[in-house]
Amino acid sequence: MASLQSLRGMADLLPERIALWQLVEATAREHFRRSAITEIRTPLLEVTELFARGIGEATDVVGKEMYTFLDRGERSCTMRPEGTASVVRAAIQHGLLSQGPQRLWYGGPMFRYERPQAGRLRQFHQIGVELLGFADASSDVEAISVAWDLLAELGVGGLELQLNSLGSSEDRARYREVLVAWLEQRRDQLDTDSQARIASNPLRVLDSKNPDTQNLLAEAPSLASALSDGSQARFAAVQQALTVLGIPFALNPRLVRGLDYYSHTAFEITSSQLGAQGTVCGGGRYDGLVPQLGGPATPAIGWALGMERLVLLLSQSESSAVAAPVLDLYVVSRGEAAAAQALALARRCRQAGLAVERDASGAAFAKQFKRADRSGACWAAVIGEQEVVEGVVGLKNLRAAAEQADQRLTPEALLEALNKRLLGP
RNA sequence: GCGGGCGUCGCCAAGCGGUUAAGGCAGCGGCUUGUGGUGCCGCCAUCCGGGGGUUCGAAUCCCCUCGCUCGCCCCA
Repeated sequence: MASLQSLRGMADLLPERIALWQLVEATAREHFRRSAITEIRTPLLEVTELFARGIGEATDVVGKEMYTFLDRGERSCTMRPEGTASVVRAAIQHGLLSQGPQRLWYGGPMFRYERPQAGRLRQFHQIGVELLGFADASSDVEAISVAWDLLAELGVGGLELQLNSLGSSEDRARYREVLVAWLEQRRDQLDTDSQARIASNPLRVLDSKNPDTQNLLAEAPSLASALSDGSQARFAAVQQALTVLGIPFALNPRLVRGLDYYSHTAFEITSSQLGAQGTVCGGGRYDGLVPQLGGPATPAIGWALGMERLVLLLSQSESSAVAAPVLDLYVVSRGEAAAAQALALARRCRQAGLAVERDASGAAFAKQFKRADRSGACWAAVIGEQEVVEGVVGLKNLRAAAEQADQRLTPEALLEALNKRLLGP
């Protein structure tokens, strides 16, 4: 096979699918504007250590899924596998955190070397929000609300908000000891993955998919029972506020983030219509991350949603019919002199704000009109040899229900006529 | 990293050991020497993801490989 192909898991986004993406992006942008959340853009490439420290060596993402390489200066670089670490790094690096709380959003491609699957690619796209410097339970709810409402605004149905609390870092440390001790006593009854996690990431054992392990775990001490009074009160406040806002949720004790800097609220928004990868949006509180990356103690909460999965859901629902781009004018011409005038006319109309396509084929008029019709344009401008001689342009309504006499106008008059009809009130 | 399914024209899709590799859509040209949406005519894979093998003979059988896809793991 001589032809070149894109890399595995790296998808092209073709013109016919772009409208939906742009709709999502535009909706998100406007939604964030109204929510007083501003955009931040960070590099796709970072030093590897950022993710090793920011996500955790024990995670699959860092351990076996990163695109990491040495650059020409022998530095270990990594294509970002997620957005949070970079945003926090940028906030620390530029002193944003000393200027007060930050309400930030980002979007763009992320890279993870995984086996592609439904709703999963190696280069995939996320939109995420990070609220840095917000400690109160109400900010957890605001973050969730921004995500939930964005999805609702986009018309995604059938979503479920799953919620859990991981407690404070002290709660977690205490629980971790209890859990590890309990697991150690039953080590031989666990699946091999879970055995390995006792040391590396014990909380993740709770999330094991192995049915036998899950049966065993039914007896295990629960994280909820290990929460301090303060943590429980905080979790109750989150639930209360969600209820007040009318955002439905389901408690999911198995929703776990294994790393130490996660705390309190963890949530996911899932859909059953996505196949195996059901999570559209995931997030939680990460009060420990900023200090972990060398910044000042800063409470924070954030989330990320997967664009591919979102678009998948959107294209499944019929309500999301996206209008094709509208062309105002299609310019048809025949002959060299006419082509030159067509070019000038197209430019002039574009400068005036019209969307104009010019047929450059020089083919028979019949062909050009066929294309004009298929282009979806409302009007066709015709320039042939006679028009060149007379200094006029033919104007034809392509969408007229009844037959309508074609007009012959000067370019100025044509522009005026179109302006009146297309851009007028 | 591990399993299952699949790979014939840009898209859809016949074919199931011997065909000049159907057909539809899209595209291109024409019918109409300057006027569209319908119709009609013509063109559009010496080749069946790639490589090797079996056979007188393969797109059709076997092996390897690449890719796509679904699932596991993990995650958005």
